[in-house]
Amino acid sequence: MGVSIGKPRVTITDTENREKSKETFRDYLNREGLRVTNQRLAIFDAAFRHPEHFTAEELLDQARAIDHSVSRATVYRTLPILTESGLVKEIDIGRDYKFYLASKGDKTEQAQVLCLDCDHIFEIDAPFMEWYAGSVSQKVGLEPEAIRLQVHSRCTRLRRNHQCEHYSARQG
Amino acid sequence: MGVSIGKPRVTITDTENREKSKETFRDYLNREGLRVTNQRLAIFDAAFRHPEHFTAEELLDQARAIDHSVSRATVYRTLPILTESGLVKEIDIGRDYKFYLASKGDKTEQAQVLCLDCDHIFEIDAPFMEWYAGSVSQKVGLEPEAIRLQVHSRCTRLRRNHQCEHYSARQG
DNA sequence: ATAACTGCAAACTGTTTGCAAGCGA
DNA sequence: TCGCTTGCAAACAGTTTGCAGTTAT
Repeated sequence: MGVSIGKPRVTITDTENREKSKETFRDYLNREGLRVTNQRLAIFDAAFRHPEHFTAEELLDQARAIDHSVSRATVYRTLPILTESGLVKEIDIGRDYKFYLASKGDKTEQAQVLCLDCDHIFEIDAPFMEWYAGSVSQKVGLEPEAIRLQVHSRCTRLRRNHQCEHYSARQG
Repeated sequence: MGVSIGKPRVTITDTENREKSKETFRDYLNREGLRVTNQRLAIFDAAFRHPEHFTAEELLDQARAIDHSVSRATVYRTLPILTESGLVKEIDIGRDYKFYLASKGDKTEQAQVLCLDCDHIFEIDAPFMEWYAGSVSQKVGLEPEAIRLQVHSRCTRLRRNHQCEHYSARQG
C-alpha cells in the first residue's frame, strides 16, 4: 500500500492512483449521464493533490488555482458526485464543517483518531470495527450499513514538549 | 439498571433518577456560582421527562409547556451547562442538528445504532469500545479522551413488513 | 440544438450573540 | 443592590438554491 501510518510517503503510487481514479471519475460521469466539465476536473485534481483531509473551502482554493473560474457553488455541487462515486470520503467529526479525503483505494474500514491539540486527523485501519458493528447492530435486530469510529485524543508529546510536527505545521 | 435494551421500562427508578439528578444540578449551579432560575429548572425538567433522544427545538417546546417564558436562546445557553455537569449527553450523528439525552447514570461507554429507516437511535452498552479506542490511539501515540462509535443500520423488519414500532411512532 | 452546467447572490438552518430589561442572591 | 440571566432580534457560518447565461454532447 502506498501509505503507512507513521510517515505518509509520496510515492509513484499516489500519482498512479490519481490517474486511475480520474479514469473512474470520467466513467462515472458518463454512466450517470453527467458532463465532463473543466470545473469538475479541476475540483477532482484539487482533491487528489491534497495529501490529507481537506474542507470544502480549502478545496475551492486549490481548485481555483487550477481553474480560476471554479465557484463555491460548483464545489458544493461536485462534492456529492465525488463521494457517491466512492472516490472521495466524507468525514464528519462533529465540527460545523465537514472534512473530505481522496480515497487511496482503501479496502478496510478506517477509524479516525482526532488530535484535540494539533487538530490532526489520523486514519487508522480498523478491520475489527466491521465485525464489532455487526455484533452491536444485531443486538437490536438491524443490519449495519456504515460505521463510524472516532477517538478524540490528546497528544502526549505536544503537552510535554509544547510541540509536535502536526501542530507546528498548522501554525505555519 | 433501570433500562434494558429491548423494552425500555419506565419504573420508579426513572423518577428517582430525575430527583437525584435535579439535586446534582442545583449543586452544580451553586458550585459554579450560577443562579438557579425557573427557566433553567424548566429546561432541566423537560430534558429529564424525555424518555428518548431529543433536539434543542423539542426541548424548547417541552420546557415552554412547563414555563411559558423559556426562550430559544436560554435553551441554547443552558444545554452546555447540562452537558458540562454530565447530566445530559450530547450526541452528534452527523445531521445538521444535535441530539441530547438525559443521563440515566450510565457507567459504561455507549455506542449508537442509528436506524436509517425509522430514525430511531439505540444506545448500546459497548464496554469493549474503550479498550479498542485505547489500542487504536496508541498506534499514533495519543491518549484517548472521548470515543464515538456509530453504526448506521437498516431495519430488516421495516423493510420486510413496511412497519416497525419506531417508524409508526414517528409517523403518528 | 438543447439539456446539463455554471457563477452569482440571495436564501436557508441551526446556533450564537449584543443589548436593554429583569430578577436571584 | 449588584451583576448574572433573560428574551428579543439580529448576526453568524457553512451549505444550498433560483436564476439567467454558458457549454458539453
